[in-house]
Amino acid sequence: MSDATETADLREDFVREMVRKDLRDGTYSRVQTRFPPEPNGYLHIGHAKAITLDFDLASEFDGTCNLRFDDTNPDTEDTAFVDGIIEDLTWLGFTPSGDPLYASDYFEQLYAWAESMIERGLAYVDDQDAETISAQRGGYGQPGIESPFRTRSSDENLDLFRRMRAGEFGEGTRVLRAKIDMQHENMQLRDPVMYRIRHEHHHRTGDRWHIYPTYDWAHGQSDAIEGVTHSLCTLEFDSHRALYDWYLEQLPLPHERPRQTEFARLELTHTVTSKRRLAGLVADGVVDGWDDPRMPTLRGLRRRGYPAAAIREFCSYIGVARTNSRHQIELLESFVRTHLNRVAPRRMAVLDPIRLVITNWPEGLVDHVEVVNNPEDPADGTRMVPFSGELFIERDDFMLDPPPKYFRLTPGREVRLRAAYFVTCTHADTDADGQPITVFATYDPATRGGNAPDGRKVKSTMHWVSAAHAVDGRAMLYDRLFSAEVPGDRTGDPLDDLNPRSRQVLDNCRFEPALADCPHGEVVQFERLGYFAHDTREPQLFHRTVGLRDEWARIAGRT
RNA sequence: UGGGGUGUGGUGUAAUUGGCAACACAGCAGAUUCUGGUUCUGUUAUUCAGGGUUCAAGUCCUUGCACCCCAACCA
Repeated sequence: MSDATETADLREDFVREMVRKDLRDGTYSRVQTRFPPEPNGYLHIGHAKAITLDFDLASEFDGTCNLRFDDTNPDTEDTAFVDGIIEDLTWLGFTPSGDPLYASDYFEQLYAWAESMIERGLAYVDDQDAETISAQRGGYGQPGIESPFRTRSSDENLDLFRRMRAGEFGEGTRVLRAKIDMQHENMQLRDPVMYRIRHEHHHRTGDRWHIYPTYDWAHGQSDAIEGVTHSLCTLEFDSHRALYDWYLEQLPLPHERPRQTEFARLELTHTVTSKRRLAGLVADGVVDGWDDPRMPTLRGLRRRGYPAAAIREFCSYIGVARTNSRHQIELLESFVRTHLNRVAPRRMAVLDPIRLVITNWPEGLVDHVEVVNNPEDPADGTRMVPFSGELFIERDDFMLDPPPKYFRLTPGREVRLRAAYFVTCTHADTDADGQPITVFATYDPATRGGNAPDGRKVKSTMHWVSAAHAVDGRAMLYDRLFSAEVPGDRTGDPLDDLNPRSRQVLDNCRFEPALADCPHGEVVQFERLGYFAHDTREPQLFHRTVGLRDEWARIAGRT
């Protein structure tokens, strides 16, 4: 479509370059990727980057991408998360090749391979506890110590391992370890644990198993079983790659050996993207839930009104590299604005109302003015909006004593009420503190529709609603959940950087009548205010997705 | 402390692989506008540091520095 899209398609990141080379030199004859979430939480914006990479890469090379739940740890996993992840992935707009797959479906194969490792003297049962094993692993630059159980016979190992499976031993009493090299400079290769004992209920295999494979023992093999060629993961797994390869080299694989490639995870300013931290925010009641509009989860962003397409465009735009970096949340927001500007219908809503009385308006008259739905999309047509002598306007659209460059309503000044009439402010009633309560103005009947026949101009056009026809409702204005660009940068704890005003609730909003028919979940633009998403449940509750660029706020902020 | 990874405007990402450092966001200035929105135009600002090879270095060599990851029976 546009030049930008074409350049984006031509852009070569290091992953695509690698895949192209693999195909050219015959290392692989096809491309298969996978997205492998652990079902212990919901998907967030960081996952969206990985998802976009995995799925786009596959489709660009006519390959496939499957969804695999990495459910090797029964402690924290749950089917609710499985369903939620599928739902979020679907919403984002990606369809896995085939049904969802589960690492737990490979437990039997993994077990058989483990026995074969034992038989070949490549794995042993260690009776030591976690602390001891950790201490013996040594440190960076420090030698490791071999476990006294490292030299057990295959027969004894096999017997013990089978009894571990049968559930004869308590949690933490024994593990199965790979016998590699306790002096290896890469800590991951100092006899890593392959199996641990857990008498925990697993969300899919129930109580059948008492031992569970670790990530390292399960992941590469799962890739291999499924026929994955390019296994993409984030940078922190870099040092695991040697182990990934080592395990695969020891086993008879049904397909060509997959290869792991790491890329930098997505970090955003003012945002945390760690399932642990997000789960903490939910558990501590800092937010209302995983779908709180302030959450960077896919369901939070959806409820907030972020279009899936904008998230996808953002993810492919930022590309993939190996540099640890933190993108400004403003960039994401600009994608959201650009998208919404094209598609969001415009509506008039007064969030903080003040009464405007037109003193020369004919008693009891109700006019209906025609308003354009979206100036960016003429096909969206127009609508009729009722206008009368008693209106609501935005409180900060009027000032008794305005600063320089204030273009809005003030005594003596004429402004345009959008698509209706020019009005000139005469005066205002104030309370004991001098705060305006009601604003009075006169209108010019000749300006109906919003233009003066004599060609005179006004500096400002304002939105309004007719008091008698307005629909009451609420709006929630969101600001960053964390005020610091890097939450936790100062103290180590992101909670120290929580923004106490991340949500502002406005209970006294007045909406134009058309908003009564707004479908739940739909995003509209409240003219001059921003984009707002109609809540999925509560009628007439609108969440501010993102504000408009606001030059007046910048000007006012400087003084 | 050993190993691995990464350094390009304020931020992030590119640079035909040794050939004029560009794109977006943010900023600033102006124009247009029935949204202080949109759109348009202009503009500010960049190769971590030192040394070397070369007609030519962001790219190659070398020395240093900074940051990130790894010593879970998490993923």
